[in-house]
Amino acid sequence: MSNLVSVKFSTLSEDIAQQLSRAIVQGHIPQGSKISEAELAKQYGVSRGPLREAIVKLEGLGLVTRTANVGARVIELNIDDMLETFAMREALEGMAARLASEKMPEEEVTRLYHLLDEHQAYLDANHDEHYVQQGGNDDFHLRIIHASGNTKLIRLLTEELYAVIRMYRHHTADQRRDPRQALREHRAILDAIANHEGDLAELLMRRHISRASQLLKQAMEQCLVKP
Amino acid sequence: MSNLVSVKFSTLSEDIAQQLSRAIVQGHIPQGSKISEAELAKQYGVSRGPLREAIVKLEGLGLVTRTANVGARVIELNIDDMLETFAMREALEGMAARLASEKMPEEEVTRLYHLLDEHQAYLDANHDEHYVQQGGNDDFHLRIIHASGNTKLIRLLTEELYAVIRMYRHHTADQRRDPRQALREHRAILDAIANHEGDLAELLMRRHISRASQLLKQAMEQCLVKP
DNA sequence: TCAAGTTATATTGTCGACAATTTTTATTTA
DNA sequence: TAAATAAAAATTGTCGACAATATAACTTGA
Repeated sequence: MSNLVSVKFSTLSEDIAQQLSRAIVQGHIPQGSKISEAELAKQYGVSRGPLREAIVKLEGLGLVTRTANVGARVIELNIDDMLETFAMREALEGMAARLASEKMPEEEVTRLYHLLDEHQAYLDANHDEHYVQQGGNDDFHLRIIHASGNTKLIRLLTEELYAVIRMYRHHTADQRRDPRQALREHRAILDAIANHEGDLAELLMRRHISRASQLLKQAMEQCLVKP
Repeated sequence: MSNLVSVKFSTLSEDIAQQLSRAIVQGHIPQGSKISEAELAKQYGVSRGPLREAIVKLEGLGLVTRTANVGARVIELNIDDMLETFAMREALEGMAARLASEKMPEEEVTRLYHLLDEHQAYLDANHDEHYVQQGGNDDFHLRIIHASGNTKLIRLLTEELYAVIRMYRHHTADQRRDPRQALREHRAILDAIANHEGDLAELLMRRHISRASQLLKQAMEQCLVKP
């Protein structure tokens, strides 16, 4: 069962880490399941060395937990951890919005308004259907994060936090959110950024994420009825 | 040249990672220097396997940068990166202070007031000398971070960010800060937490860190005159 | 003398095998 | 039968050796 296209990285370890990350985020490797080094090594056709390096990286990304002499397990999603992650996201993306208000160039602001217009058109055409996961809702947030210009902040949010955030989304299918409400909030945030109102942009972004967190919490409470 | 006490962890890799981390933060391994796997392996008396794992972990902590087929280098401290790190710290510790306002138990508030009293007494007795690095100024911040109750936030701040923050302090000896001013700010923050004023606690903590950032920036500008 | 190309050296990446530890299975005993 | 103990199997941790790549040293030609 070869896993999708194996985009050749310069080193096996990076390649494996990338593939494993996707497999976990998309649920191909289920939550809480054990990561067997021997098994995965055979499956990916590599030795245990690079595989172990990949696992150590995944541990750094917070996708697996490792205990000495026992091995690695995929993290288990639960509401409390999700709320913790979103609290961090609220703080960090709020800061990103503030910084973006100072640094985002005019052209990018214009492009983002266009992006929101496209979202609007999509909703009008598809009877308020959610946009497709990838590149839709996320895109707006990622663009603002990048506009912050803070490379460490960008790395942490896009490479670490968003991995587990996407994982939550994948595992609670529909987050039952009103897309038009989200779009309105996006527009308000962008307005604040366009006007260089850092305080307001941060406030609005934090509220926006806080609301998303509450909605995701409700969705999880309904979805994950404990067996 | 064996490096301090080698506290035996359950696995060599963890042990080495810990020792390397300390060596880098304390400057025993200088900034920008290359990490030679063979050399370090011989020095610590282990094989290259566990050492590589340790290096991968350090990369995750942001203490070294790795490039494929070339190796790892200790990060180089500069003002821009420091400002980026402190911007993240501002956002995250601000959130920690807010959460602490809701969750910190009464007894811990009392203990923290005692801690500040001790700091005050220390300053009175030692003619405004800075407290010793370890456990002094940091302690207050760490206690608030822990009081947030957000385990992910705690891990990120204490294990990742504070590693490089301590590195900055180590490499710019004296940060030329008025300790009494810092103490006053600490007290104001604690007051807000004691009164469960989350908004205020966050605001004060962010200002406090922002000021520290500015001062450290000035110190670095004087210290690091480019050759 | 300098530049480009070539060889040699050193360093990292990968592999398979062995040691140490944990988990499972089997056995014994109350 | 159940708990405790002991043996066996499986899994992780560690090691040394080889392959692939990058860096250094050297040669050659203009």
